[in-house]
Amino acid sequence: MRTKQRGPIGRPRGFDTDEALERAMLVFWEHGYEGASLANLTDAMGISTTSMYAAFGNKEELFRKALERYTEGPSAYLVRALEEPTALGVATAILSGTVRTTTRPAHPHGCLGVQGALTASDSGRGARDLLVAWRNDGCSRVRERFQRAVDDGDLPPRTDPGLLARYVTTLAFGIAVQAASGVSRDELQETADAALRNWPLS
Amino acid sequence: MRTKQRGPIGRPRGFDTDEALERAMLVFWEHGYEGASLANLTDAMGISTTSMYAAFGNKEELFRKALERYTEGPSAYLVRALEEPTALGVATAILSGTVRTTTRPAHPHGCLGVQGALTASDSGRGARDLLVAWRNDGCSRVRERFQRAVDDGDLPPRTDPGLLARYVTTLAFGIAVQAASGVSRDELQETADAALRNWPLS
DNA sequence: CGACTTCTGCATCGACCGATACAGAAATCG
DNA sequence: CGATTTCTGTATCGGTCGATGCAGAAGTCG
Repeated sequence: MRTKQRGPIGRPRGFDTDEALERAMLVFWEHGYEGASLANLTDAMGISTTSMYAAFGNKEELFRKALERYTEGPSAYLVRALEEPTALGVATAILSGTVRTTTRPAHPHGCLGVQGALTASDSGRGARDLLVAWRNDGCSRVRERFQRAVDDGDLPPRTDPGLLARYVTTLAFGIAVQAASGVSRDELQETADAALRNWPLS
Repeated sequence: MRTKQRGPIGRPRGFDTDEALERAMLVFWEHGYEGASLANLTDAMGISTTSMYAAFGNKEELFRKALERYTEGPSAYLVRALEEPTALGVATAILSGTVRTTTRPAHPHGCLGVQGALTASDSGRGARDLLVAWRNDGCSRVRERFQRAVDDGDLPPRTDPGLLARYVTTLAFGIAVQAASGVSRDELQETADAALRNWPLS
């Protein structure tokens, strides 16, 4: 058993990978995949293009890792919301989490998963498809959670979990667009509250 | 009074401006403002860059005119919806119009006003701000229509027209994002139907 | 130490970006 | 007709795009 901590051979990295990725995520969040140039990104990350390519591969890989970080950071409210005891609690937590994350002061407004690459040129198709999968995966998780609520008797037996999940995620994506348009946090939270007032959709 | 039709002096245009603009709109719709290159656009329009600049000014002006055409074409369901006799009819028509327009076969999926430029680099800020204003203007028109419904007694006197308008447009924008993610027309229409089942929001 | 491995800074690559200069073609004018 | 005006095709502009080559710096090895 080696007790002595040995670093890897060779010159060590002169920057913190996590912090650089965080900065890159913020740039992608604000400007989108194609709107964020390598110069923008490396400037914010505080490193050169060479170091970026050595550490992250290329722009698309950097985006992929930035999206993972976004999922586990600003968008972590989703997994927490899915653990709420009731379906209504889940829906409420998803929408309020969306509102808070998409309107946080000193952060870009909107959602990286929505505005990161809703459309793209040919060269950005990879990023666009990645976000399509990200959004659809989120909807699927919510649907599975609601299915469980139906099975557990938390939701009426005739409830369509897919429809409910589509409703909640549609609201969440719409809230993200509104936030990107500058709509205030309070107004969006009121909208989210009103949207769940007749849960589970009569 | 001149009865004889006289064309303008100089060589006449060798292409149809309206048709070229229609083609440009479709390219912007599919790829977004920054994702659509001049080469993409002029190829689809069937003209050279010189002719495009002579006829439309520059890329941003072309986008502005393409958005106007989109508003009066694919997005014309909004003004028609606002003329429905009841507030519920307005909301229903807006959402079903959004579903149909954002999932039309042989057209780009999604909404140009949403995915045209949700984010942008510095050079695309003009287009992004234009779309922000376009979306907020749409929401304002719906709010004014709902305010009229309150004044006319069509909606209960305590109804908040702004909240209702925000709810409907949030759903519409969310539907546009879902459509861009490949969600089917039928599923989105079911979502829209369910969203209005407890109108006007209890 | 010197050998080896890895990271960094600088310069630069070919491709594409939006936008133009210029000359000639195609129309209307007197 | 010739003069004038406008549009079109080609060729190209400087700038930026994402991505690399290369030499040297900065570490760990024996």
